[in-house]
Order: sequence, then C-alpha cells, then structure tokens
Amino acid sequence: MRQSQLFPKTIKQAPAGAVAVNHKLLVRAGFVDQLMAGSWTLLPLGWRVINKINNIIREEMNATGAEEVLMPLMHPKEVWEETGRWNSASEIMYKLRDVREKDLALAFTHEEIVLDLVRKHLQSYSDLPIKIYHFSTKFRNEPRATGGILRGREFMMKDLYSLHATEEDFWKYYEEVKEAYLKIFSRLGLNAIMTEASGGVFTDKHTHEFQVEAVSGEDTIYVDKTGKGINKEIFAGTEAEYKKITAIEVGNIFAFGTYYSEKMGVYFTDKDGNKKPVWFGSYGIGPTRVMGTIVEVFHDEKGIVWPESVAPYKYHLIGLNGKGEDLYRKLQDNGVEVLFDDRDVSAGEKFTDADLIGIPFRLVVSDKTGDKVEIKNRKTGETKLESLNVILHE
RNA sequence: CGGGGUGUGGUGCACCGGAAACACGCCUGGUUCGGGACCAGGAGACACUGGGUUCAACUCCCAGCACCCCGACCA
Repeated sequence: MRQSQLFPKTIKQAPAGAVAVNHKLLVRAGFVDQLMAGSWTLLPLGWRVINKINNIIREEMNATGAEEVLMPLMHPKEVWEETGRWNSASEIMYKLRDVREKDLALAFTHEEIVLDLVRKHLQSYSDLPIKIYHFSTKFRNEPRATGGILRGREFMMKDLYSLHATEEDFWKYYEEVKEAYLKIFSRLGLNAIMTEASGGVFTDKHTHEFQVEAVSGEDTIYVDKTGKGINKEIFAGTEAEYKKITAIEVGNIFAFGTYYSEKMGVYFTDKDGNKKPVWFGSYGIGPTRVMGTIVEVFHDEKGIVWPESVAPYKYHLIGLNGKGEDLYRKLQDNGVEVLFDDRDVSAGEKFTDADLIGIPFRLVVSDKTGDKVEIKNRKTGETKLESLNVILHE
C-alpha cells in the first residue's frame, strides 16, 4: 500500500477530551474514527489489524473442530421471550419496532438464535456435538461507553457455541476451548490470565474470564503463584498470598448446563431412546477490545508498538531522496506486506508517522544507504544495514 | 442513572459584555530534503441548540443536546 493513497492521514493532536491511550493513539494514527459514544468506524489500518486478530482466532477455533457461520443481527421478540431475556436483559438490549409494528432486538449475544437454529436440525445423539461460531457486531446498551474502543455500544465479537449430548463431553470441549483461548491470546502477543469469576444468574463457579494486566483495566483480579486469577467479585482468600492487579477482560467462557436448552426445547433422542436436553456453552472474544488492549499494553511515548502477529503491515518502507520504488515493487512481488511511504514530505515527518503507526520493522532507503537497506525494529530501536536479499529472504 | 468537566474555522485551543486571536492542517509560489523544514501570499468560524437578561451576548442566567471523566452497572 502506498501511504500517499492511504485514508485518512495521521493527525498531530489527540481528540479533545481523549484520556485513554488507545483512544488517543488509534485516532491519531488513523486506525479508528468515532461516530458517537461507544461507536467506531474501523478505518483501513484498523480493519487490517482486526482481520489479523480474527484470522488467528479463526484458525484456533477451526482447530477445535468448530465451524464458522454468520447469524442475523436483528432478531424477533418471540425467540427472546422463550428464555425470558426479552425482559430480563432489557437494560442492555436495544429494541426497536418496524413499520408493521413488529418488535425486534439488535443482537447483544446469540444463545437464543443458536438454540433456535439447532432445534430445527437436531434429532439424534449422533448429531452431536455441534460447535459453531461467528464474527459479528454486538449491540449492547452500556450505561457508560468508555475507554476509547475498550467499551463500546457496538463492537465486534467472536462467539462460539457448543452443544453436547453429555455433561462429560461438554466439559471436555470446555477445557479444549480454554486451551485454545490461551493459545490465541499468546499468539496475539498478550499474556492472558485465566480468571475465575462470577457467572451471573445462570452459571456456577465454572465461569472463566481471560484477563490482561493493564493499568487502565476496569477489573481487579487476584493472581496466585501459579498465574491463575480470581476476580475481585468472588475473591475470598487472603490478600497476602496473591498479587492484586487491574486488568482488561478480553475473553469469557460460559457453561450453561441444560438450562437454556430446556427453556427452548432443544432435545435429542439418546442411545437409550429417551429425549434429553443438550448441554450448552458459549465462548466469546471481543476483537475490537483486543485491539484496544494491545495498544494499552504495547505503546511508548511516540506511538503504538504492534506485535508482529497483528500489525497492519510487517514493513513500513520509507523512501527518501525519491528512492524506494524499486524495493517497494520487489517486496510487493514477493508477497511481503508493506506500507510504502512515498509521500512528498520531510524525512522527519515520515519517521514520526512511522513511530506513531507502529509497524514492527521500518525500512529506509536513501542516498545514505547506498545499495543496502536500513532496517529498524520499532520495539527495540535496533537499527542495522542489510542487503536487499536478506530482507527478501526473511 | 447520580456527580463533575467541556462545547469557538478541518483539528487543538485563546480571549472577552462593545466589530473572534494563535498553532497545526489546507491552497499558491519559491527554497529545502535523515527526526513532525523555511520564506512569501491566501482561503476558512456569524462561537452546539433554544429561550432569557441587557442599549449591546461567543461572553452572564435557564433549559436541552453532545462528548469526556468518576461512580453505579457490566453475557
């Protein structure tokens, strides 16, 4: 991508009132734009990051045997009444009425939709387990949207749902997803602390959150010596034995047992010929919140420092003295992800923007570099001259 | 939902009861060219909305709206 064509340009001043680091940096560097409180456009750079995050999640979901789908975001009232959540989740659910006076809800989660889907297709124990997930927008009427993109009223979520014939099979998969989640966060460059938390009305102690330590975190958790966390809301230990930290919740997994299945009549015929309700769980990660969290954790005074796995591009090529075209073409031809700063602006402006945007490796070609290329690591600041071939072969 | 703060060119901000300043950005020309270059010229705001006070309101008062922060809340 040529930076001269990239929309939009970076901006020097952070938005008025912006306090959260992710808010300031993501807006200044041109990754996101705010429409209203809790509602953001993912701009070209931001969308690339989200896709990187989603692809990592997708790979690990698929590795557990789950299949990707896409479910509707506008739901009929009736399906939500079956579980009682049309009323009980009123505060968080956006409701609307169309011109035919039909009551609708905007998706804040998809348990009811999945169960409605499955009951139409589920007959026998041999149809189970079913594991489906999707990436989609969630609408939640948060009392207070805050922290840049960390807490929005409209945000992206990957939600996985699994349905099982037996409790044993359910817990086996639950553990599998737990491991998959830890792997996902590790690949995203984050150290996620698996944390026991209260599960709300319908869940027992088997609810787990994935928390990332950050000074800007909204949650307080206690971490034991093995690295496991306990959310403050259920903490009953002695403070001296734990490390108390603030953290951002980037994922959460829920075990529902057969509660919802029974409410919605999701039964199958078991081996013994009896009808039984399915065991049900859901598993969520918020990619947009993950992006914000990464910025909260990985930045310095100059800008963002993206982990390589989620960076919008691997290389930021800066051409000085009118150079760089040849190298840009070579990198493109070799399928290397590169943002080429071909703009007619000063070297200083290019360097400053590169630091702000935070792509892992900066390449400079100029009169100074001769037939070599200067490569600088955004994270360590380490700089060295390399030949073209070394870079192309990396 | 309770408390607080803020609303002024595209962005960030200043001022003030009496014809709206500065910086950045933008446009034109020239000089520059390895850490947000410089010179010259130029365009661009009736000050969130609606009331009120006043001879006179961007400025004071009231209401509303929006955004940010703290709290409550948080599948």
